[in-house]
Amino acid sequence: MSLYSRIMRDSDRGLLASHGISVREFDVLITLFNAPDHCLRMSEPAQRVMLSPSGLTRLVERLERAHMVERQNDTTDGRSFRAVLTDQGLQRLDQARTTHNGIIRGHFTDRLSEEELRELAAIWRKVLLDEC
Amino acid sequence: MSLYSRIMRDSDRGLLASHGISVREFDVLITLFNAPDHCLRMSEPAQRVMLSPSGLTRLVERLERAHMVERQNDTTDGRSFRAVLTDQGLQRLDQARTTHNGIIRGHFTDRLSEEELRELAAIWRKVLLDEC
DNA sequence: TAAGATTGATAAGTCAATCTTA
DNA sequence: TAAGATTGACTTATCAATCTTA
Repeated sequence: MSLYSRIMRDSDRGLLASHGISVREFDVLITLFNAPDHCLRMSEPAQRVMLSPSGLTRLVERLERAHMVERQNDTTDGRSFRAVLTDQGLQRLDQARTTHNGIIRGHFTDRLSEEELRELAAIWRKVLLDEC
Repeated sequence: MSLYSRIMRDSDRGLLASHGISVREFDVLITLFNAPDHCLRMSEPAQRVMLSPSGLTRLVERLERAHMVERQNDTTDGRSFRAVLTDQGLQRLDQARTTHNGIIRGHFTDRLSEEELRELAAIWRKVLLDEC
């Protein structure tokens, strides 16, 4: 708990200081980036990011005000919306990724051997995939 | 980030549902439990728990209202207070630990081999200790 | 009626400013 | 003056209730 709290806090502070993006906003942007067409239904990233539906609504509102995301109607379901990463959002994300990669490198990559990194990756994958 | 978020969310919900304690409150209680005499200066657990000074003040206020912690004057420094785990706090913590252990077991212990658990422990220890 | 998403009320955290003692 | 701790203003999350469409 200490280790992960520290990494999340450092990521949050680093991203806020350099790019004005919280680590949760970063996580949603990354999730959009990895989605087909950089686009997801509102309810989908909530699962991955561990945010309640209302929490996601408000986070996307902020990203929309900051012109990083747009909300579009879902043509196949009138109840639903899609969040789409804008060009500006993509640029901000690219910059933020550099900062975030540096922080992760400082905590893990620089401190562990290649062997340990492989072990850690395998363990994370196993725990994560088992649960999905 | 996904894995960590999920474990913290599950711990938080599990502890709140069964014991009315958030995972951060649990973390502070554990920190007090591990301290000599179950007692720490206000500023000390903030470091470990990744909480701002004001955040810790408010969290300890809640624990005090719930009779799990008491605030005592520090005899050696008039500016400072000590948070002490009460008997009731110790009991609640003991119960909560059972719940928390179950959650951690569900995520890690049950899913990984003994070999993997040893590797993970070694990696965590290495990353944590390097940073202190 | 149920599902996707949002809104209002509330909880809990942060930063900046403040109070008290060293 | 600095350090330990707290308070006020604000941000961001949650839950429960609500609105709209399936």
